[in-house]
Amino acid sequence: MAITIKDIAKKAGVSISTVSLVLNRKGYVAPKTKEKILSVMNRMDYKPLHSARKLATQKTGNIGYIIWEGHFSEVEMFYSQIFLGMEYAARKSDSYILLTTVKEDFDPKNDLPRFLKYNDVDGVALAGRVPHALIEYLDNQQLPFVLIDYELPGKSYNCIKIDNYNGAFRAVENLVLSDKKYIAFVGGTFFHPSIKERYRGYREALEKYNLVDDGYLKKYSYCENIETSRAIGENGATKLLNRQPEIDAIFCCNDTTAMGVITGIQKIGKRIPQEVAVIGFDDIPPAEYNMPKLSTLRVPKLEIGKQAFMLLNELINYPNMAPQTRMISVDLVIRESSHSEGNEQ
Amino acid sequence: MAITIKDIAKKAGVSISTVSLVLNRKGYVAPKTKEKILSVMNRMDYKPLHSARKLATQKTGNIGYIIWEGHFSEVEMFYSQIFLGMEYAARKSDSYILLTTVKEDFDPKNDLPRFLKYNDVDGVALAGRVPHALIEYLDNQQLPFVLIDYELPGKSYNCIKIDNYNGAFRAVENLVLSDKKYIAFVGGTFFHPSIKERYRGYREALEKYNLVDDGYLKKYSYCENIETSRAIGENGATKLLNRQPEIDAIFCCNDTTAMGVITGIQKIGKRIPQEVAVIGFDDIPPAEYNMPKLSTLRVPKLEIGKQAFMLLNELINYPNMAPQTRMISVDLVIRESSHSEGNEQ
DNA sequence: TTGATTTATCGAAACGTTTTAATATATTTT
DNA sequence: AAAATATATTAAAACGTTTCGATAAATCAA
Repeated sequence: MAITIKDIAKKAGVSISTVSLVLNRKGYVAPKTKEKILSVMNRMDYKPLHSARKLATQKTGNIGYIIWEGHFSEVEMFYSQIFLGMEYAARKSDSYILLTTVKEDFDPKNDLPRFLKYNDVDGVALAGRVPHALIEYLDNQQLPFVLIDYELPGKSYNCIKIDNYNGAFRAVENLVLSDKKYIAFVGGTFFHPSIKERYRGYREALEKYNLVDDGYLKKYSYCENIETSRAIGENGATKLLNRQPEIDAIFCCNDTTAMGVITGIQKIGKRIPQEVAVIGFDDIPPAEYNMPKLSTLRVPKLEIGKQAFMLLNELINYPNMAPQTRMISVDLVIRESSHSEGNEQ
Repeated sequence: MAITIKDIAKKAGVSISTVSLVLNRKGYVAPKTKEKILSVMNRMDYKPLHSARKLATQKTGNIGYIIWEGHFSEVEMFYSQIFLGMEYAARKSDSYILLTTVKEDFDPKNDLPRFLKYNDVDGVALAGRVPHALIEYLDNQQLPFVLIDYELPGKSYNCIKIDNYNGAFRAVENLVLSDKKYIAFVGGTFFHPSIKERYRGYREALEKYNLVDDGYLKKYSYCENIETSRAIGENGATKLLNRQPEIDAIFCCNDTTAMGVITGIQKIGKRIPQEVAVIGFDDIPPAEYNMPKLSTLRVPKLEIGKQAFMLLNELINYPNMAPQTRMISVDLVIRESSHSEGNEQ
């Protein structure tokens, strides 16, 4: 049987309570005693038993992380990275992240993640597009939760948002200032609010420089409502460039799409970036290894995970906090796909 | 405060023990009593408290899943899928999967995953290439563990293996039977035993049909010891095809590499599969959406996760079981990249 | 000096289960 | 009909912590 708090107490010649106080950095305990206890703990390699602590404190020490099943495995590694950020943050804290997925046709009656069903988490992070019924359920249950990169119009929930608008604006502005005249947009589904925002940033940057005339947006935008963004990119680039050969830059709704776009351009035989410049969004790992290396907006995914975790912890400790939104800003990373002398900035 | 077993006992007019027996499907309980208790539980929406159960049973109800950090986020979604398979299996059981990563330069003294440090798991699954020091540590701790898609020469640990050899053999045999004469291999690092096995399958299939003459393997193999397999693929295809234009098929060590290979071939301007056929390995999700759709060997990743979980559960319940290896077989999936009439088989 | 306050320690209850051993009743075997 | 066995229920101990309230000693204010 493993070492318990009792053993430590006996060995250190103090009561269990005192050991517990030291363990939890609470109350008054004389420096000498404290030191003694710590040294004994160390020597005996004492590991407090999770379940016993949790039983006494009535907390679980777990945080749930829920994403849509498709997001987990199909297309993006985006949400896995966010998970990793949370996990890194959790390592320093006293909790574990329980990752689970939900299906599109989620029904709270039958499909409730097990950790919700059995109250095994103190709070939940929801990333990306997620069933509204689930959000409502959590709201009703009064369980602390944060939305990551998602929002519900008209509702004020705790969220971690990405500054999609400004990122897109900056990218397109950069293209304009590099003397690009016909800047296209290739994007996926507009179900997702983030994509909408990126499109808005694209549009408003063009407006700022008076580039949009009648029909511009129709002519130079390509959107398709499917989930496999690489294919969207390849289709989009092909169709747009065949129809409007004057296009000299393409801003893409995300990196996966951008990588498809690049393939499309290459197949047509135009040079990147000299003839057509490409900028993506997200900075997923392959972006850097793509050929040419992809210019993009770096979304600090690990940081987002960390912020989500920290916000959640606050919510757990101060349940009456007013809902807050944290905006995470993004950096324009210039690589080979948009500028000949691809120097990072 | 939530409903406890006490409340159920009182309401049902029985003792706590009886309720517990029903909860755990143990001992003798009269059908009537049982039914009564179950109905009360149901009516009151009783949820047994994890920490209390775990304290009493001295188990954690958690299973750790450890992968190398690079594998998690950089290149492959392979290991995430396996995780998902474990998570699905865990849903039906009474445990949670705790996912964490370790770094290449792992040192058991400092970098021990928190759930190992604090004994918060009953068992561990290790996927892919993983620090040997970690494996040794687990072995010493007598903590049940399973290796997934990895092995240590000379050691007999519990593992879930993929039938890499036969898969590769079958793929290459299929190419031979489709009248391909010059079948190349493009692969990544040989650090990983699975890649070695795939190469062996490639070689032996060629030998079976007496295709290998002097220098064949040197001439037609391309391996590079880096981790970004897409780039390996593109480089490999380019170099091989320029040097040996007679190549009419390429078997790749995995799908990511294969997708790079396809890009490389396309840039050279050869037609797939008419001039060069391509087969990958793994069947990662993008394989199906690639253009052309990628022929590959389907590795049942969810199934692997499930098997790992189940084996682990057995090990936990019967600690003295002899180590066993479970071989998971793979299916050849023919899509567009290898045969003109891409019909699945 | 006395009384109030701060510092330090501890005993004991509480957290919600499982499990062991005891007891009681019903059924089967002799 | 007695003995043995199977069925059904329970009280109480145990699991390893945290925390409340009590107590004691040390320090401070008057």
